[in-house]
Amino acid sequence: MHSISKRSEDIMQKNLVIVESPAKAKTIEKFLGKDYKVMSSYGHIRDLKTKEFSIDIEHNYTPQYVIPADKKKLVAELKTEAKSASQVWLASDEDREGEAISWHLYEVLGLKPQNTKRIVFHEITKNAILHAIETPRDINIDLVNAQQARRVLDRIVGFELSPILWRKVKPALSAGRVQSVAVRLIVEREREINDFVSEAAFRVIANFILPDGTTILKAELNKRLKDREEVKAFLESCKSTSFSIDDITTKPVKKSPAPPFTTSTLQQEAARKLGYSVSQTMMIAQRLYESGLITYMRTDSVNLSDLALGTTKEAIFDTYGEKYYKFRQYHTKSKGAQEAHEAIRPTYISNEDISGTAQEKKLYELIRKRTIACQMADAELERTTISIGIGDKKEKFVAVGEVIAFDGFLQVYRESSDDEGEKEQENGLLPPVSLHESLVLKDMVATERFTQRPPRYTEASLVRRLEELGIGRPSTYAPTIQTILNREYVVKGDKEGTQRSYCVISLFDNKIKEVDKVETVGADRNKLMPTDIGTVVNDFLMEYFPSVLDYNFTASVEKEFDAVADGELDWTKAIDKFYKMFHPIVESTSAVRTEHKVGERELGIDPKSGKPVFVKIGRYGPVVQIGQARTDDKDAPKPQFATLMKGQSIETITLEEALKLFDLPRKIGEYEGAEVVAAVGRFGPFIRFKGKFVSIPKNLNPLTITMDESIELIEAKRSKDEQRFMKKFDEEPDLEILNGRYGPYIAYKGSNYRIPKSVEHPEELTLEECQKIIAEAADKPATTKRRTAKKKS
DNA sequence: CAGTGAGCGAGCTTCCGCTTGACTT
Repeated sequence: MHSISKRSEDIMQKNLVIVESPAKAKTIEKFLGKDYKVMSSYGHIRDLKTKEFSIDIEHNYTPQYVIPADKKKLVAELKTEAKSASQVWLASDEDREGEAISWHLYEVLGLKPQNTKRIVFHEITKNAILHAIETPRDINIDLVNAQQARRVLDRIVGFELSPILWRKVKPALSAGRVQSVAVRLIVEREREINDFVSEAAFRVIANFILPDGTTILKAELNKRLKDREEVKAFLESCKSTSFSIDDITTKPVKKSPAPPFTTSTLQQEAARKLGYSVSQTMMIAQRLYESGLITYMRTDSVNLSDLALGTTKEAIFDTYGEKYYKFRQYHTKSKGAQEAHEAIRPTYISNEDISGTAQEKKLYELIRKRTIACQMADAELERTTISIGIGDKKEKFVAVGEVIAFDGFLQVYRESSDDEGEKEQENGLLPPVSLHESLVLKDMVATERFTQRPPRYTEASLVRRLEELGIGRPSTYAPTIQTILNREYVVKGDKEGTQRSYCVISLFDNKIKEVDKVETVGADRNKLMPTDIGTVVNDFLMEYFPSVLDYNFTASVEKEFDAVADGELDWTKAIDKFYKMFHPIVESTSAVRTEHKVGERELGIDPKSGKPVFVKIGRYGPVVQIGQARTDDKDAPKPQFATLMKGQSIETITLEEALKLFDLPRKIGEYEGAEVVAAVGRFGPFIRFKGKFVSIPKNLNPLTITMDESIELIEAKRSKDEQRFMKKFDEEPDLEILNGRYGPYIAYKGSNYRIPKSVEHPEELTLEECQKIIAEAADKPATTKRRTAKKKS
């Protein structure tokens, strides 16, 4: 009996379904039952070679596809399963990438038209999948070709531009349709900030006493005053004038909830509300997805499935009542109709609490609240504006108050905004007043305020901008940021503010007082700022390849690809048109023999040697150079170099600052009979003493550090090093127990071994116990050695 | 890991979008 059912299973299992993601495969397999085996392709299974151009320009841009090494095993497995299946269902996503994945599978697995079907579904429910199986179609080669065009164009741009940068700027740099625009945004924003001139004006706020003698009404003048004279004249005139309520208006205001999350809005809100980086958010979301708690996290769709709409409605009815519910359908704005997925939402909205890390819980809660709120009623507010007349002057004081009449979705979720700086005034409830009532002035304060410079980008606000421009995809936002950071085009960091004085003029007790105060402005935390390399590369690309750096470049090639996808245009023709424009510029740019390097700037003449001083991007970053290298005189001395320090820029450094750098390495003095020298190296400023290196912290400068400060650093490093050694064995000098960044470990012959958590007192381990740990670790592949070796190569 | 760098030389670096591991000195 058992063997019969087993055999019937083998025979019945004749359907192979291939999807993109393994988590999806698991879910679908449950719906389809035993007749279907569901496997995952893990994204693309074939691509252009990674190290070669792989496009045959001469033969109509034929791409040369290969199966990457890490996909060989998977492809072999898929092939075996496909062979034994009588029907193969290609169920990758319904967008161009998904269609291309199906096509590659078809080609690579050697599938036959008669037993291959292409299906798509928009939500992972049993009904949707069964419906998909009933309505299969063929692979849409037009969509595939649109993807190939996109792939080939990106390869051409990336692999033709990058080598130019290696020659003209610095090795191992890169350029591309997406990353280069991301850098451009950041470089241009920094220039706007540098060029920004703030304008000052006085904001006047008054406190009035109502006729009851106690209640205070705070109001702001409806106009800003331009200078001290005007303020003083105004305050003076207020000494002997009357104030009365001129007008009271109340009007209803409605607020609507934000649409459900897409990748980019989730990244923005998680950054604002939870402080997560873009990649952190994606990693946490990935875990939630794999645990079956949320829908797919890489999406640009705001669509919700009928099932989700229904269960969300139920949840709102149950928890908040019917009047808090409002049916809303959101539509994805971006054309391209690549709605392969849903918005990001909980798989089961009734699931309020989840198990997981604190981070996972917080992100889940955020997603759940946003999903619920998006199906809730508008909030209804009442905005009251009280206008206060000043004698017979034209100006008025205005007080604005807001009262929530019905909270609606606000009960659950309120979207944050990026606006920093002056906090939005909390418009609370205003005291009751009546028209024409006269008021007594308590005090009046005019504060000098300045217009704000544009804000630097955060990771999340950069993603938002890229999405607005239609550049990049949900799956690439986080990696793109990583790339421009890795290339050192931009850094994520803090900027100290500058001190600015401002003036406060007040009227109190019929006396006018003027006070000057100081505030810190322009300080920034965790913002994206361009480096010299980023700026130089951007300026170079903007000069020679403005079309590729154009904010509309992606949008305009995307239009061509749309025509390909609609079957109206041959994809190779679209590429040919681009290539014939682009490649000649590549050729001519490569041929240009620039006398000096890109971005080089002459600062002046070195008074000591009489030689010219330059700043430029060297092989390892920004440097100052004294003297020309290329001279006819073979015996001429070589130029001298010095690395720029952190915070210095080749755009702004002065001749004096540049020459100062040649004071390094600098002998500070002697300590314990040995020289103490300060210098700057690959890893920043350091002190050298007795052959050892001690890093100089940020608050000190190698040019100015004193002997006392140096000794302090040396001693601090000494005691830290001593703590590092926990135990040594006389009989085995190669073996040491050390205390490292990640806790205690055993160092033995160049390799490190983790001490099991079960060991409570590592310093009490015996030599035998240590050797046992090493022997056990040796059974597993030695990771440490391999890692360091890899890094070096 | 640490004062690199103007050039005979060998070979390397690089794109964007799909998707998860296997790493955790």
